[in-house]
Amino acid sequence: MISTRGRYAIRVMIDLAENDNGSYIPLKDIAARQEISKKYLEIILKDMVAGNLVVGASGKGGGYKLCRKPEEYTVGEILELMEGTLATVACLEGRAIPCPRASVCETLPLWEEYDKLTHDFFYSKYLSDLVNKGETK
Amino acid sequence: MISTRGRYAIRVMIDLAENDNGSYIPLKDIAARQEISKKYLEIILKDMVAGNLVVGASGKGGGYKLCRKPEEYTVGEILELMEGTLATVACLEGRAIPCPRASVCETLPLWEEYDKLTHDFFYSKYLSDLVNKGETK
DNA sequence: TATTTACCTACTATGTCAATAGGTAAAAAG
DNA sequence: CTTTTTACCTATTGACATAGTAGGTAAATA
Repeated sequence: MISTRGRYAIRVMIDLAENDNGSYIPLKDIAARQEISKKYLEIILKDMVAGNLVVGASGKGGGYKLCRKPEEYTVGEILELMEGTLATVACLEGRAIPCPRASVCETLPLWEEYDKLTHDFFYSKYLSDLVNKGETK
Repeated sequence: MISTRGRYAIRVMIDLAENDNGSYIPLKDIAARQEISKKYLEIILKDMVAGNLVVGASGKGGGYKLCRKPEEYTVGEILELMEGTLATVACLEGRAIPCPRASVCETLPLWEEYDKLTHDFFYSKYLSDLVNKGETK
């Protein structure tokens, strides 16, 4: 199940794309528009800066902005960064200790197929596909 | 992320299908073959009985058996029963309080699309598709 | 120098996951 | 009718993740 970290991150990215005017957008404004706790978004944006999804600037006139064009972000990379993994089962989370039953597991092919479906789905969606999609009521 | 409850349940179902000889199969045997804690599987099997996936019989000669043919179970219904929901985001988990932002949410269509993909995938897979798929090494 | 902003560390309440522990009831075999 | 085998039941636990909150520091502009 995709958590708030991933979901909020995508909403922030859309918000930054739609309100882009060349300068930085303060977190306060994003939090107000998105109706999300500013303090919580702070943590999320910190990780987004660290993951090179956005750039932040301190001080008056500071805030955040995208560092690429919306069509240059895939939803998959945003989710993968924020959720830590896009894997749908623990067996497929690239880990140090692989499952010893993998070679005899009759369910593994099922999870691999679903995992590929998930990966392909999110990596074929771009941030630009999501902007101005709401408000149609 | 699909938890052990759902994954183990499917493995149990496959095990019951492959070792079906008309009589009941004791949990002890399933646990041994699947290398899963018997005590933990007990909880899972209890829920599977309650959800009418299998039937249980107490006493000597007792155990569990399928109550339908393998081609009459979808993976989706097994997972949905065991995981509680197949929803991929909290927003789509059929709840009492719907999200007040749903009508303006620009990410909702994305989650709906992924949710449908997931639902269709798992409901198009049958238990019979999974039996005797391992051991190919 | 004051204000605005990001950035940083720490804490916390709640819940879920994956079990474990120890018992009771039921059914068949002896 | 007693023993054995099995499912079934209630309760508890440790570890971890989620979704935040609280309060401070550093940076940049006016």
